Amino acid sequence: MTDTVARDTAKGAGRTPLSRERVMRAAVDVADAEGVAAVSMRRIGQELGVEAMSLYNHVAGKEALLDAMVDQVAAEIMAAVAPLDDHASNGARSARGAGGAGHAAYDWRSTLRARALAAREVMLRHRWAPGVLETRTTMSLDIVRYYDGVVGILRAGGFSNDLTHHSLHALGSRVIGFSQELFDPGDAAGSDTSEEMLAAMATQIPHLVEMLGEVAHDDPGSTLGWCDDQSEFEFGLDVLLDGLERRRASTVGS
Amino acid sequence: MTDTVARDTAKGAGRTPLSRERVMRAAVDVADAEGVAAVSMRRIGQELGVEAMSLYNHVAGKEALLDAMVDQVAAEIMAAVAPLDDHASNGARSARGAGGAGHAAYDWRSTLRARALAAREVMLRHRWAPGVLETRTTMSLDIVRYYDGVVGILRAGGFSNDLTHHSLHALGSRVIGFSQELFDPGDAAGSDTSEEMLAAMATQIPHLVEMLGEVAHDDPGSTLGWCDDQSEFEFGLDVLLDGLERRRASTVGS
DNA sequence: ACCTGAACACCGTTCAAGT
DNA sequence: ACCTGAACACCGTTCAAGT
Repeated sequence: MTDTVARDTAKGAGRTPLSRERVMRAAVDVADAEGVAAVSMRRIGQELGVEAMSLYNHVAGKEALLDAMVDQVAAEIMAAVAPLDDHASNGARSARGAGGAGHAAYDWRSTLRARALAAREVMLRHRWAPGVLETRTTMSLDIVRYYDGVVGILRAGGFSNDLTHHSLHALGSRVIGFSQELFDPGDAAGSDTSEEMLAAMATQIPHLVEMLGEVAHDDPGSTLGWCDDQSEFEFGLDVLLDGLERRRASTVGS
Repeated sequence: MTDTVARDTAKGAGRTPLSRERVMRAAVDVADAEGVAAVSMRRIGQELGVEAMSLYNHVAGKEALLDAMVDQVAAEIMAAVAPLDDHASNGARSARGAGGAGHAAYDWRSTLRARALAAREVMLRHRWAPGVLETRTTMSLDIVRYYDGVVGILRAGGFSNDLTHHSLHALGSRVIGFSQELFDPGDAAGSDTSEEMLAAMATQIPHLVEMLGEVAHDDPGSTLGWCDDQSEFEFGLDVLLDGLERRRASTVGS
């Protein structure tokens, strides 16, 4: 499909010029469609009708390209959360300015929850992003700004800086829309949830088998891969938010 | 140091024979010392005084080798937690056998907490393990058995199977000793936490700068990289355990 | 200023050949 | 049965050469 553009090689007549922007966008598209493993310099070059070596005129190398891809996702997240709480950061200042102990009738939980869910929607469009994010040695400015907003929300909600700090660690990646799905019980059971298979595993993993059996029984329509990632994400987020609210409430005035 | 062993090439006289066990152990050692990136078939072969292709007689390929490495870590975790709660899984059965609604005076929180911290100690010896774990398509049996034990502890503590299921998702990787450290505020600030630098960043990330400033001020000895990973891990774990206990308590008898 | 071709030093893996 | 050497199809990256 890029043939018509790539036909004219060096003249630059009808050809869209290469740019950092175009390189990054092609890489994101490939990663979205086929995973990060498919992102190689040669492949991205091919996608743009150009030799791999040409990319080096616009990005310093593979690592810089991955950095740019993360920046793109971070920008999308910032754009998604911007309309949700543009008053929150100001709220933090006025609440503290009012005299220290005051925690306004500001619904930090709902604000933070909405922010996390909005970020999650962006992450779901770029499932490679969490994995790549972890490998970055230097953090995207927009990611830092995202967390700055989280701090602003917590502070506006009456959290001390110390409790805010602990809260960032406790929430971890959940506050930016994903959690490491190390364990999906569906995978544990394999795709075979037949009675015989469950019985065979019962000696090795009796508690899991019983749990799976009961949950599957209560919701028969979803015996296979029945974990609703979205609602499980929300459950975990709410458990954390509840626990943090209790700690915040027990520190007011101290 | 392997020279003396590797000198005799084909006779097998004084030479330790290659085995799946030795291959795996060499790979784990290299990963512990230099990271997973250093684990290549050629490198592991070299480590064992053998050509890379010889490894294929004992492991199916690179992916199978990574599987074996994860299995090793999982086995270490199982060994570490085995002495902590060998009565717990039985406890689950008797509590349920007693008549359904009964939740014994069984300290599930302390049991689960100790389990997570013991697993964490193993993970800290193999910092590459979490990352590799995520890339596995099929889960190690010992990992599944670990989670089976977690289910046993929760059931013994009075959790319904449904709440147990949600709890697994909520705890995520924390219950097996690590949490995705996406965000370390120390990294955000960079290694330069000088007054001038903080001032320059204050416009971009005002809330973070203020938080960092205050936390650093309260604990001046640790201005740089002052996040205590261990206690932050424990804080997050406790927030979750508290929230889950509240939910468990509110469902007894229902 | 931007793009290219050839080359270098790496990968994982296959396969026929050795012993 | 186990190990090897050469080869294949990939990587990221450098560099001199083209226009």
